Amino acid sequence: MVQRVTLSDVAREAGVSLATASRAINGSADRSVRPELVERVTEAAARLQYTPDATAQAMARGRTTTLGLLVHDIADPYFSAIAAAVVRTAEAEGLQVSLATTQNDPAREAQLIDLMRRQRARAVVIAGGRSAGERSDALAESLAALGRQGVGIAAIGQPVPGVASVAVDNRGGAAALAASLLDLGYRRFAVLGGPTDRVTARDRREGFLDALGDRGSVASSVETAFTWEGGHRALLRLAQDGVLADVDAVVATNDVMALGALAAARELGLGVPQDVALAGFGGISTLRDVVPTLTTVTVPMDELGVRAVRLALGDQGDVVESVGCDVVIGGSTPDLRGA
Amino acid sequence: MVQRVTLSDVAREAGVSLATASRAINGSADRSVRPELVERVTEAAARLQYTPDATAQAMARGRTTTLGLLVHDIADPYFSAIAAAVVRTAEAEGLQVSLATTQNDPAREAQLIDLMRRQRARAVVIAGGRSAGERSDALAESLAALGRQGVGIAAIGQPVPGVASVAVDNRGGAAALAASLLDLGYRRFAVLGGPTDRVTARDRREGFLDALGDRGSVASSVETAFTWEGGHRALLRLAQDGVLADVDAVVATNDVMALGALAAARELGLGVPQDVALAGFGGISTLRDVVPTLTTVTVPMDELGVRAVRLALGDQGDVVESVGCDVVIGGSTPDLRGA
DNA sequence: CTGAAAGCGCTAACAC
DNA sequence: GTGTTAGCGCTTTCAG
Repeated sequence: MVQRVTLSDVAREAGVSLATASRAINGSADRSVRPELVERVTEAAARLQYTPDATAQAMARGRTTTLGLLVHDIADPYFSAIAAAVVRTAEAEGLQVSLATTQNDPAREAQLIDLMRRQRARAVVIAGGRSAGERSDALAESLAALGRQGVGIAAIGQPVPGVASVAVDNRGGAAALAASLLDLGYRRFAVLGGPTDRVTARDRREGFLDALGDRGSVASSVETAFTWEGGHRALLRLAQDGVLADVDAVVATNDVMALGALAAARELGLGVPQDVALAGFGGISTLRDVVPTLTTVTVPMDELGVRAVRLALGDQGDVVESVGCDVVIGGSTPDLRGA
Repeated sequence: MVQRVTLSDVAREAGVSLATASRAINGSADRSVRPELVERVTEAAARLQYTPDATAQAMARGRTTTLGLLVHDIADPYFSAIAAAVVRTAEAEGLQVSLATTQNDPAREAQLIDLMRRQRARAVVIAGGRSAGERSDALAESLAALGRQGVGIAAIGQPVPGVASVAVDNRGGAAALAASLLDLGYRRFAVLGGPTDRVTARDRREGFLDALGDRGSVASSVETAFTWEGGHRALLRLAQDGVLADVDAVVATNDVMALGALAAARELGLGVPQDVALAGFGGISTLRDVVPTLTTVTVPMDELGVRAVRLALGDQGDVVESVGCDVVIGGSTPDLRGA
């Protein structure tokens, strides 16, 4: 039933040696094969429905054509957008993508890195932020072991020490958002800051606050879960504390939090933007269908994926590329100056 | 620099034979090893930071621990939800997921199946609908070759001939939707039917129409692209043709089309549901943030993924499991009977 | 319970 | 240009 056809079968069928068959089929670099023989081998292969065994090739060549991709959660639109870019780019390089999800668990992350090492992945791309004070010794060690093996590694989102990274300019984006909102006439803000220990959230929060300077003020900056529910709860709390009445705009450190806040505002009978303006961060594509359109800072997910693959496949070194973000003003933060 | 540690190194370090080291580390089924030696080997492995080479194991054992997953587009929320379930389930079975995207190209699909065969994948899950009249000879042949090799295969969405499948009951769901809308008092419908040759779209359209019977009528059933733009354009056209005024509700054969239609209605200054009611199909999670909440038929993406993996890993046979869909009534189709 | 040795399917020196 | 052959790192009979 499981009658595998091997290269020797093809060689025999074509009446050539194993080596010739191998060269004919994959076109080895140095040695070349007479066209006539190539044809004979190709035909024999087709006749027998031969498929090269990638595991055997990997073994003989000492390297695979697998690129490992680690994300927190592939169902998250941020990661799935990145994954799409990674898959596309990897395929263009003739690589297969081995996908694993870390569930935002640092221990698991290290474990999966080890798994990639076992698989002899050609390169590995790690997406997704980590916590600031996180004990990442295990991760660092796994990464080091991986790198020592000659595996290309790239991190997406926030730089990982010692690893080529393509970082999102969260600070810059947040600063640009602050500037835009100030320009539109907003002065008093509430910030849904996300988890305090999360680098991405922190950068966005601080970037916003710093850029505000003395041109604006922050009535409240609350710690929240980095989720829809986090944003939802936070807004309810702000309303309950009476802070909301005193605020021009609520700024969330990511889009899904902003959407949660939007839902909460609606539940409270508050209009967005009439009663409170709202901005997010991330630029996930599904925002398209939300009304009012959400003011946000777009992160170029596609570019992150593409560049990470290139980085992982290139000369390693401790590069940190940075990609910029763009402010997109939507209906959720109308121009106050006209009023 | 790339000094790989092999099992022989470990064996030497532990002072045992290669065979014993192998048995000690992976705990081979039949033969067992004296605990003391196991410990010595384990320690040696740890000391040398030994990692088994998965490609070599695959080669020696004749099988990999890879599960191939084929989707049209991993950035699509439908597929990313399925992928999340597949990855989770596969990991629980100790399998790695090799992800590839077909870009909705049948030729590419066959090609990727061949690739999975080369990779000696243990099992393959194919998600995503195909066209009805599609020349799928290449696909069928590739699948057959794969199956002959003993690789478990499962298809998600619509059954593939000769392949274990977990199908979505699109007809039933559409019929249930029709019944619900009729109950709510809707009578005249416009259907955004999707591409006529696409099985999924066709089943939903026909299921809806059949269930309507003589209790309702269809003013218009238009062919559209299965995308946001498709829904958008279709609604504009309906409005232009004056059909919309004559219709109680617009029913789209998938959610993103419904969202496109929603956007188009807004552009035309039409209120949903005041001026026209709207329903979709699919139940993608990002609908949560759309106002009004969209009436839709939810497809259990997670269950699809989980069951497909089980199917692919189980006894093959020509099984077709079917998963049901649930109608969820939202604000986009209010109860007309009160009015 | 342990070891020696024969492969798994392919590539890459190395000869001819 | 083509063929021979020695591995790649591991598992697994088969002897002991």
